[in-house]
Formats: sequence, structure tokens, C-alpha cells
Amino acid sequence: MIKPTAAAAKLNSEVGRTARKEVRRQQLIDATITSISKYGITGTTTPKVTSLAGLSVGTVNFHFQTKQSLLEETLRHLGQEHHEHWQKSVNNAELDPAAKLLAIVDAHFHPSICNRKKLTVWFAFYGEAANREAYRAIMSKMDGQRIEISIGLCRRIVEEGGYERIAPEEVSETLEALYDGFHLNILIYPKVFTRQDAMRRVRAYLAATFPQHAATFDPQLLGD
Amino acid sequence: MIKPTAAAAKLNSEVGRTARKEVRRQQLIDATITSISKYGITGTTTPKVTSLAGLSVGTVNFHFQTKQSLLEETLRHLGQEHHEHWQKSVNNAELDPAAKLLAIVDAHFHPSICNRKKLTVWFAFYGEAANREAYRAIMSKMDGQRIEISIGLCRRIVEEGGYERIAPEEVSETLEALYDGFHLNILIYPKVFTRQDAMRRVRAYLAATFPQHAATFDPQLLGD
Amino acid sequence: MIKPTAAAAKLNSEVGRTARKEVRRQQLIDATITSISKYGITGTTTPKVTSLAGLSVGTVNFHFQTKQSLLEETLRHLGQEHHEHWQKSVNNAELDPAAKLLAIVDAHFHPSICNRKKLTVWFAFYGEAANREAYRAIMSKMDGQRIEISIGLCRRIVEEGGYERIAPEEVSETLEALYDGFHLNILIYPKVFTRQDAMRRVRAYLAATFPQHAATFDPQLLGD
Amino acid sequence: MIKPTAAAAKLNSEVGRTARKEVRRQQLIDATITSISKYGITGTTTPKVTSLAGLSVGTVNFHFQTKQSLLEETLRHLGQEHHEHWQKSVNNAELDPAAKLLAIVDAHFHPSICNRKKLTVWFAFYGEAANREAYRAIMSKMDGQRIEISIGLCRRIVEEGGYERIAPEEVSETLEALYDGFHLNILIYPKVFTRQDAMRRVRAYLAATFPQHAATFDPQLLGD
DNA sequence: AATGAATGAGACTTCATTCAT
DNA sequence: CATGAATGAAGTCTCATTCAT
Repeated sequence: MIKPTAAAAKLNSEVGRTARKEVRRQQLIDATITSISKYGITGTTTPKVTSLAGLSVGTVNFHFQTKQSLLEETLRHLGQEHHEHWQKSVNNAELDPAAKLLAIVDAHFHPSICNRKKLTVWFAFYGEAANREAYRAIMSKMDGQRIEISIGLCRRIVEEGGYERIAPEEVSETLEALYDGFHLNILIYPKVFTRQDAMRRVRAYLAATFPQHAATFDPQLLGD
Repeated sequence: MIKPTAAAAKLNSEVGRTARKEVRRQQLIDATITSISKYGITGTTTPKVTSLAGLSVGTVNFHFQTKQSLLEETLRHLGQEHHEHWQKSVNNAELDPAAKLLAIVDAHFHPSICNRKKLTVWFAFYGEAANREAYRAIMSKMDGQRIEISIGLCRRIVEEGGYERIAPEEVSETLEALYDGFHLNILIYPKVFTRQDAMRRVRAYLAATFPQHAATFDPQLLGD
Repeated sequence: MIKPTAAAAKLNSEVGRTARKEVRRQQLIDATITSISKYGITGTTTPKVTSLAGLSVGTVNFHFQTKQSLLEETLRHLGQEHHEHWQKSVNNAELDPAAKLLAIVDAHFHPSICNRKKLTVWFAFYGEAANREAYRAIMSKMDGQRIEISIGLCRRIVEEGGYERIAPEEVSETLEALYDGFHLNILIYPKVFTRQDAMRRVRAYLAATFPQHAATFDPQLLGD
Repeated sequence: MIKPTAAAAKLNSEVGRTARKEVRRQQLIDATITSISKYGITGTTTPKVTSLAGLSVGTVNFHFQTKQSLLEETLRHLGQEHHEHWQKSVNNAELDPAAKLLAIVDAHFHPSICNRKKLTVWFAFYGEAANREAYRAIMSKMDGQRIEISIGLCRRIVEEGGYERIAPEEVSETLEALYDGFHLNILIYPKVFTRQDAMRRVRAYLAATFPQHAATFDPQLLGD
């Protein structure tokens, strides 16, 4: 019924039975993401995950002790993936603050992050977060780092542009809300909200907020 | 372990065994909201719900046929509650479009909607929505009505203010994203984001978007 | 899903709420027969029976105390119906013993007894009989009377024909086996075994056993 | 309440946790037969079966997916057992057709087939067969093979004896009815009908039908 | 008499986890 | 390392029965 994905099968055969722990763990994390995206967090069970990974049921407990721990590692993995995505641009010394901020924005709507599969998984975790301190801790750490950087960039943009009365924290918080809000709407109403729309709206918000930097944030530049 | 809430017990004893079906259904829906907020959608089981409602296990299936149907009715109930909240203001002939729009905004952050319990439940459903057409259908209907009205109000504001180059649809979509985005942040980081903050940020966005109506949307008027 | 049969509805409306106990009991027994024939004894539940009868769930326990008692009464009813069928012929003074015996044989394969619906119910009860003393008692009483009469008739036929070495008990027992055996085969393989075939085979057996009475038992007389 | 039978316990301890699947399946099938014979098909539940087998509840679904499938496999097992019983004699080249036919007859009344436990189970399945295509399909296949062989043997007996006017199919069908009919009577009236009686009656029928072969079928040879 | 809401035992099934191999 | 048979708790749902109206 549930067949191992081609990727999982390949990975499995390539490395054979002697695969190192790390490979098995990654196989299971990938399968967990696939499972949550297909069956929801409610429908994600050990048999489904292991079957998708092409492994035996026992592996989950062998490599992660508990299913709960596998879920937490999956969330962590997702966060890392996202983090690494904007990290590069932010570290690029040639970019100015506005360009770096825009890189963070764009990272949120890059196809590798902002696709149906991944968004489903993210919101599955958000849905459980209120009752799982562990999830909140993982999210908090990741989001905290990013917001800190975002605020820093906004502060430098404010300084550059001499925008009085604009609090960098407020802009950053609003941006965070826009990311999550658009993600949710893209997830639930994919026909109405698209990645492109979301990027344009966020740019429009930034252009309106930082008029002097409008050139950087101009939604028109996105094309269709 | 799980005790019936005081309210449930009261309702139960007041009406006795002959409570009409509608009362029982409401009891179960209330208990479902409590359960999801306490244990998550994953931890919400028939025994927990009925125990919270002070009823026997069989009642869920008796009144809702399936647990899934109870969950759907719960979502519908939540939506109706929200809907009725802003409906009043929108129907108030004395208010101008900007005031009506602001009423919709405020409805999203009213304590009766925007509290930890309800938000937990909303996001639990969002987390499952990707895999439950039924949930999406319910949400779609509710959201669709509200967005339609929101766009209509924005259009009239645009006309009043003579704002060229502003698309009412875009503003409405951005507002939707802000509602959901702030809700999520309030849910996960209650100590960092508050209802008041969210309302201020949305007002700031509207004031910046519709400068002629800044007086209506002025965040300062909110006080602390 | 389960609709009251037309007959049940008619009976119900005709007599209204003031129907006497006996009418209600009969309604329930009829519905039980229908239910067993449709859903098997395993699938025959109080809700299904009452729904078929067009009555409320409570009626079963009200009129029969327990479901088990309803089943027993149903079996008794079935037996009575069968009994009354051959009783008439056996009491008919104008018939000779062979004709009377043949009437008993034919009663077993009369369309009103030997049809898919009734046979299903009979074998449902047989299937449970090994574990239900109550069923066996009911069957035993009915069968006992009939076998007694059957033996009596065989004895008179043996005397009439001067058949030595033929034990009336043995013939009767073989006849009983043929009734049940053909019934079962008609039930399970309706396309292979038919009522007509069964009647012919039993007649053939009797004609071979009582050659002097072959004229009475001649299978040819049945036509097609 | 329900204790594992001694046999089940022995099997279990002998093979330990590593018993091969086939052994477990057989344990469960045996327990199912015991359960149906003790509690009827209505009273045969997963907990009772597993408890009789000395296994945990989960095993039924682990080894048979569903309870229904276990029941079907049980029926199939019963059929195979019966089949293998007469198969040997039929394949024995030294026997003449009449002897082979008699072997089939006797197989039906051999103590390993025709005992209270097994008969109870057979009739429990017959009782459900009308509503279970799956059961009918299993029975049909088994019975079909046997009837085919039976007709073939009858045909050869008819040829040998030069019996005109005797249709092999009719004799076979009558035999089938006698098997089932006597089985039912032995099951319900064990004190009145015995295996020995049944065998004598069937032999008497065959002796009367095939007078030239009376020596083979002579009931007297059975002794008491 | 009849209704049908309510109960709670219990059935089937799934699943996380363990552990012998 | 990995497997997968086995366990048993727990979940959803059905049903026979009760009883207030």
C-alpha cells in the first residue's frame, strides 16, 4: 500500500545494511516529512514512516528511542534547512542591509521552502505546538535568531534612510506575521494565494514602510 | 483523571437526562474545544471529550455519528462565533467603511476570539486542513464571505480617499495574512506578541496604506 | 438506510398507536425474519429490527424483555408456520397414509417454506443451535411431533404393502435428513439444486423404498 | 475465564516467541474452531480466540489482517482437512468405484470430521453463508470438486452394473443431501442420531439404489 | 403503550514499543 | 545493526438495555 519512495529505495540500496546511523536517521526524517505531508500528523504512524523509508518498524525506536523524538528531530531538520537558506545571503558582505532583508523575505517564499509538502508539515507542527513545549523550544530558538538578525537589518535601514518614528522591532514582527500568514493562506487556498503574490505584497509593505529604499523593494521588479 | 468542567456539570444537572439534543451537542462541542486546547488534536479522544462534558462515551457517536463529524461541527461552531462577532458592526448603518473594516480587524483580536484556548484550536485545525478536504471546505466558506466583505469595504475606502494604484484585493489579502500571522505568533510566543501589539501593527499598516483615513486607523488611539 | 417494509408501514398505520400487544409482537417477529435473511444472525441488531418494523428501539425490550427472547419467539413462529402447513393434509380423512406422507414431504418444499428468505433464517438458527439449549428445545418439540406422525404413517404403509425388513423409523429418519440436506443445498447452491429437483429425489427415494406404492410417489407425476 | 487449552499452551511454550508465522496462524485457526464450537459464531470474539490460543489480542490482526479473514481461513482449513481425508482412498488404485464412493461416504462420518465440535463449526458457517459470498465461494470450490468425483464414480458404477434409468447426478445430489441432513441431525439430536446410524442409512440407500453392488454397501457389514 | 436519549460494556482494530534472533 | 513477531494499551464505534417522559 505504502511504497518506499524511489529516493528512499535508492538511498537504501546504495548504502546497504552497513549504512551509518546518520544515513538511517536522515532516511527516517525524510519519510516523516513525506508522511506528515501525505497523511497529516494525526495519520503519521511508525509503520507508515518506516514503510515509506523502506525500513523495518523497529528502526524508529532503534534510532530515535521514541516516535516523539523523531518528530522533534524532524522539526529541527526543517528549521535548519530554512536557516541555511537565508544564512548565505546574510553573510554575503557585498549586500547592503536592504538586500539582506529582502533575501530573508525571499527565503520564506523560495520553492524549496514554500511548497505544499513543506508548508503542510510546518503547520502540522504549529498545530501541535501549543501543547508541546519541545516544539515551541525548537521554534523559538530558530525564530529568535532570525528575528534578531532581521531587527538588526531593519535598524540599519532605518538609520540609513533616516526614518524617524519607525521601530525596527515592529517592522520585524510585522514581517514575521506576514510570512506565517501568507504561508497559511498559500497552504489552504493555493488557488487564491500564490508565492508570487505573497512576495509582491511583502515587498509592497516594505516599499511603503521604507520609501527611500523603494527601489530595492519594488514589487514590479519581480515580474510575473 | 479528567474531571468535567464546572460549567459542564452545571449544565448537565440543570437539564437532567431529558436535555434536548441541541444542548447535548453544544456540550460536546464545548468539551471538544476544551480538549483540543488542552491535549491537542492528537490527544483529543472520545473518552476525553465525553469525560470533559460529563457524559458517557457513547454520546459522541449518538449525537454526531462519528468523531470526525464532531470535529467538523466544532470547527463550524468556531467559525460561526467569529462571524457573528464582526457581523454586527458591519451591519451597523451608522459606521463608515473604514470603521467597519476596523471592526473586522478588531474582531480578530477580541479576547473572546483571540485567546490561547481558541487560537490553539484554530491552529490545530489549520494543521490538519491540508489533509482534510472537509476542514478546508468549512474554512473556505467562512473566509470567503469575510474576504468578499473586506474587499468591498476596501474598495469604498479607496474610492473615498481617491487612492490610486491601491488594489482593494491586495490590501484584503495582506490583512488576512496579518490576522493569521499575528494569531500564530500570539499563540506560540504569548510573552512576546500580545493582542494589543497585533492590533497596533495592523492599524499601522492600514494607516500607512490609507493615509487619508489615518485618523480612523491611528494606533495611538488604542492606548496601552 | 434501513426502511420499514411496505407491509410493516401499512400494519403500523392501520392499527395506530393502540395496536394490541400481539400485533406489535408479530411486527417485530416479521422484521426479525427479514433482518436475519438480509443481514444474517450476526448482523441482526435491535436497531435494525426495530427500524425494519418501523418502531422505536425500545419496543424490543418492551415486548420481549430481551433480544434473545425475540429470537426464540421468531424460531417458534417459524416452526408453527411449517407445522400448520402439513397439519391440514394429515388431518384430511380422505387421504391414505402414503398421500399423507407425501403431503409432509411436499410441505417441506412448498414455496412458502422453501424459499431463500425462510431457509436463510432456518439455517441461521441451526448454526446457533449447538450452543443454545433454548433453540434445540424448540426445534426438538416441533420435529418430534412431526417425526412421530411420520413414523406412524410409514408403519401403516409398511403394513399395507407388507414390506418386510423395512423399519419405519429408519425411513423417517432418512426423510428428515433429506429435507434438511436438500434445504441446505438449495440455500447455498440455488442454481444447482431446486425445489423441484429435491421433490423428485425424495419421491424417487420413497418409490424405491415402497415399490408397491410407487404410483403415489412416482416422480414423473410432478411434471417440470 | 477463558483458559488457553493445554495443547495451545504446550505449542506456545515449545516454540517460544520465535514461532514461525505458519505455526501462529494454525494456533489461531485451531482456537477459532474451539471458540465457535464453544460459543457459536456470534460469541466468537477476538479476545476469546486469542485467549484460547494463549496469545495476545493483537495477533489476530497481525496474522490475518481482519477477524473476517481469520474466519474464512478457518473455513478453508476445515474444508482441506475433509478433502484430504477421502482423497487418499479415492486415489487408491486398488479400490473399485463402489469402494471409492463408500470411502467418500465414510469420510463424512469419520470421527475426525463428524464430531460435535467440527459439526458445530460447519453449521455455524452454513448459517452465515447465505449472507457471505466469501463463505459460499470457499464451500462451492470444495464441494464442487467432491461432487464431480462422486458423479464420476456413480457413472462407473452405473456402467458396471448396467443400471438403466439411474442418473449418476441424481444419486450424487441425494448423497450430498444425506451427508448434510444427517450431520445436522447428529448435531442437534446427538442422542437420537449417531454416526453409525447415519452410515447405515446411507449404505441402505446405496444398496437399494445399486442392488448389484449390495455386497459393498451392505449396512450389516458395519456391525454395531 | 410507546418513545428515544442515554448508558457503558465490549468488539474490532491500530499502534508504539520491545526484544530474540 | 537491523528485523519483524509479539504485546497490550487505547481508540472508535456499536449495541442491548434502561427509564423518564
